Amino acid sequence: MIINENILQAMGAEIENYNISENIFSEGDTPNHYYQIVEGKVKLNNYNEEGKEILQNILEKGQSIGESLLFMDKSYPMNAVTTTNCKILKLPKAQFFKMLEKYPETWMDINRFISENLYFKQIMTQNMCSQSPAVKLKILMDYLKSSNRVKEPFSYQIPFTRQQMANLTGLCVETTIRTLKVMEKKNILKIRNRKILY
DNA sequence: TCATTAAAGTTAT
DNA sequence: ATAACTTTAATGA
Repeated sequence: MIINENILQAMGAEIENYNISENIFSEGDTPNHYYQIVEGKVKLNNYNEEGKEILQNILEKGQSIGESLLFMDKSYPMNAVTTTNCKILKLPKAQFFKMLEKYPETWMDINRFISENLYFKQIMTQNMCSQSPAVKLKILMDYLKSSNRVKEPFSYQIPFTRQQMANLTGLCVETTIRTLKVMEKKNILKIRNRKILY
């Protein structure tokens, strides 16, 4: 987890329950809280002019949501939507900054997580500029696997649906499916009852 | 080559 | 049962 939950609660954070598909915040909202997921998953997204979903990231238990905006005077550039039922710790912005002063280790925690996200963004930006679907999917999978301790080939199960992988890489689902099958033939990955092993 | 559209099969709720 | 996801195929840029 990013920040110790006891510290958050000591600073006045409250647990809020969300149902699946609820908006935690929307594009254009003003950031007023620090959010940390206790239970469940949350996606960050946008919609392009055709209404196609652009997935920015998928966050899970222990991770924070939109924390970098608290350090800026800007509104949220994306939506945060639950993809499961969630319990989320919510700490008012002013309390968040008091916490950073009072508990220096939380500064490092936040820095680590923001850096991690920046790294992911850099990988994905490089990805956008790559033309080949196979390369795009490989770069995404390499990143996902790199944050996992298991390193053996075909031992890591991609935790995303094909739809989600498509929306993260800007490909359409059909291309994603076709490309994954070609990659399986080339022995880059394995598919076991629809699960992708990399 | 890949996106789009359509249609149908499969899985999860 | 219904919605979400997966797959295949045809067509067009």
